Amino acid sequence: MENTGVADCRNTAGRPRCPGKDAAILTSALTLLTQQGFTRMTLDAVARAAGVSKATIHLRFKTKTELAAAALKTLRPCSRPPETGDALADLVAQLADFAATLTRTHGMSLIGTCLAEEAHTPELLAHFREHAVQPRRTAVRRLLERARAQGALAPDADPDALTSALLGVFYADHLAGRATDEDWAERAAAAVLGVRSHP
Amino acid sequence: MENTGVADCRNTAGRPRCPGKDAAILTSALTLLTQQGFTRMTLDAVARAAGVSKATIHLRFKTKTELAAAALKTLRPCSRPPETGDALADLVAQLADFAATLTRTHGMSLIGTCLAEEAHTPELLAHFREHAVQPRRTAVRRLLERARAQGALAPDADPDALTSALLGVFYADHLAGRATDEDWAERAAAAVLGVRSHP
Amino acid sequence: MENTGVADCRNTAGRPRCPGKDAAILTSALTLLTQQGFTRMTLDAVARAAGVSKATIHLRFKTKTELAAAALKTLRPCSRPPETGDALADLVAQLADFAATLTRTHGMSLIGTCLAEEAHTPELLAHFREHAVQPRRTAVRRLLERARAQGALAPDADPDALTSALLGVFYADHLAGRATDEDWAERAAAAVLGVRSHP
Amino acid sequence: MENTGVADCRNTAGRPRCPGKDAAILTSALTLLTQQGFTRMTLDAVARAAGVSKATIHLRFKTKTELAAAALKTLRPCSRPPETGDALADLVAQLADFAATLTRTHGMSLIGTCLAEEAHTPELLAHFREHAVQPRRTAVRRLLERARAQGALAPDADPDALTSALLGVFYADHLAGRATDEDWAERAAAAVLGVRSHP
DNA sequence: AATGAATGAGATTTCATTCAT
DNA sequence: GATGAATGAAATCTCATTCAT
Repeated sequence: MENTGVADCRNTAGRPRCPGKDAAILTSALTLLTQQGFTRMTLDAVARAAGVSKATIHLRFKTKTELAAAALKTLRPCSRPPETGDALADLVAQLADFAATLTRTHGMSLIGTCLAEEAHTPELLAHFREHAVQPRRTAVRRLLERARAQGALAPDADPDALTSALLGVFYADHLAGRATDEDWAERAAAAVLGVRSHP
Repeated sequence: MENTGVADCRNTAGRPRCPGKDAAILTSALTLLTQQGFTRMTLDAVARAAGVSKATIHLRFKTKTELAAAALKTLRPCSRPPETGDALADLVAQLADFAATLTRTHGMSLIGTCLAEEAHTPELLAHFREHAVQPRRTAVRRLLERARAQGALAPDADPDALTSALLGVFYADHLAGRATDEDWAERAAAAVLGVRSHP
Repeated sequence: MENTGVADCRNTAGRPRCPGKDAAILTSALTLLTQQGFTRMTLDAVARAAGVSKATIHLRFKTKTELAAAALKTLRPCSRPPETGDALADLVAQLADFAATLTRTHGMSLIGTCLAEEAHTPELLAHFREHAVQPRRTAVRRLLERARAQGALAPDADPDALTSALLGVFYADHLAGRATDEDWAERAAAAVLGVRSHP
Repeated sequence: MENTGVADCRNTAGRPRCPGKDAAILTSALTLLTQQGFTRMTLDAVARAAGVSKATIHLRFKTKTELAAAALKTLRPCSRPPETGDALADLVAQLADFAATLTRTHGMSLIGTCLAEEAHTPELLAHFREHAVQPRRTAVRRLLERARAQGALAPDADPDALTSALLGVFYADHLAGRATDEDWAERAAAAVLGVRSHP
């Protein structure tokens, strides 16, 4: 039987860690980091939300910064919507998932925190990039490449640049106060990929 | 014209306010707001940078929030690069100015602050929208409309959506850690407006 | 009219410092430093004893260490008992004053603090040396030199070494749990200066 | 012989204590007590230095104070330098050993801790007195008595007072920042016992 | 108006001690 | 017995705001 991860690495000595406390702390931290930002997130609040004492947090994370960074590492890569074979349709589904996730999790707020703290705490943006931004970009880019292979995009289209354009529509719309609901994904795809997708 | 802000609500009676101080305070506040974020920006630091006492700041702005909001109102609408008549070329110039401004002023950091504080202090994002985002969008949209009139864009192109796409490339690139220097504007325009701009 | 010190250095601007607060803080700090030692002395306790808020202390002293050092600087050089012309008698009086001062002010406790903190906070011992040890030594040495000039001590007696011996008796006696009251000074002088003082 | 301490109060039933740990804990505690003082010495640091867990310490010593007291009890009485028959020469050797020991073990720092904690934890000074001060005084006094018997000291010399004077020179010199190296012992003896020792 | 003083309400971090294997 | 986990109670320092000239 193979070692399947964290749950197995139990030392025999000492009082065992109260199970679930790790998760409770990280979840609470991520929630508060999102809702309040890094500086407003207090360890008191995290402890209260997680149902542990502050010292228990410090047992796991030497500093508040470490805690925040660890919380960001728990961001799961984007769910992969089922693929239909029609790359453009799949792309729109992926964009819709992107928008729904950002909306549901108040992602723009978390992005704001990472950007605002970049000067003081660059780890935040770094982890967010690695665990949230890059996986999403990879998924989008793969679909763009597939679409190009299917002839739905010009052969010289730059998948990375188009990825920025597609995802960027959301950021720009949010910043401008424009609606990002329902058929946002379709509108974004239409605008960026143009009439070529609806011949 | 209506009274639009705290700085105007002065009594005409009594000793007049030292005139240069308003500007010094707002400039210092905007700088620190950008560099440190809202929560890290301390009134002590603003006072020091402006060469005034903390109490002098409170004389003009009842709270720290009011100060930050007022500082954001001083954001000047984007400079308008000279226009050549070639709408697409002017558009690229406008985008280049956009990127240069954001880079020079650490605008992404300020954007982060406004997004991160949205829950607690929605005024920040509101003012940023009004004074920075909308003017820029208007300039870009006007050029897109002109390009469409010149036949350089499809007649059914949606200027607002394309504006989001063009500006959004910058946000997405920054967030992904992609380069946004030199010929960023040209690459963004090429990606979003496609081969249509280089027939 | 001449400037006579601290009390005159009032800036015209700003709220004037609450008089007596400086002294209250330093007095409380010195007392607590003596009674509790440096690490046990809390700023809360100092604030309470001085009747000010903690922040008021921090306004004057950036750190706890600075406060403790400043408190030690307020140690007044030893009182100079009146001199009779009989150098040996004056010396005994000086030693009696030394013992009385140490006893009354719990000086051994304060000495302990300075010694115990030497590794972490050498300023404490440095200030204690300058403001308490050296003045006392100077007074004792001067009397020893006078006694030597009067022929009451051998011409080759080393005043500095004898100063250490005389004052050291107190330290050693305290450390050994021996009595240091009433006629301690006479006994110490007799032991160190020997029969030579009572021919 | 009577039971003299905590470390002995073990149950004979149950798993026997790991034997080397007592010594490791006490040694580490004494070192840290000396280097950091009582309040700065943390049980975490003692546990780390001793290679045991904090709980293991509490198993032997109910409180931090008990641990510190027990550590002081392990102080060994002074080494007895070989005696030559010349009591004054032996005395100088004894003083040299005293100075060397205090210097090597940072004894003044430990003395400071005991003095500083006297109000809160009088056990510390009590144990230090019993295990370090008194043995040394006894050794010195014995040599002084021998010297007196040999005619090298005045018949009415008070050995206890002279002991305080001799050892006190070290305390006073250290407190004054005077050198206590190399020939300190000879200088101290010369100052206190006078030219009589070098006829 | 302008300023320096003063403060109450935290925020992060530390630590001796107790608990559960 | 030994250990790592858990915690309550501080302690230092910070900061937006108010006060007294």
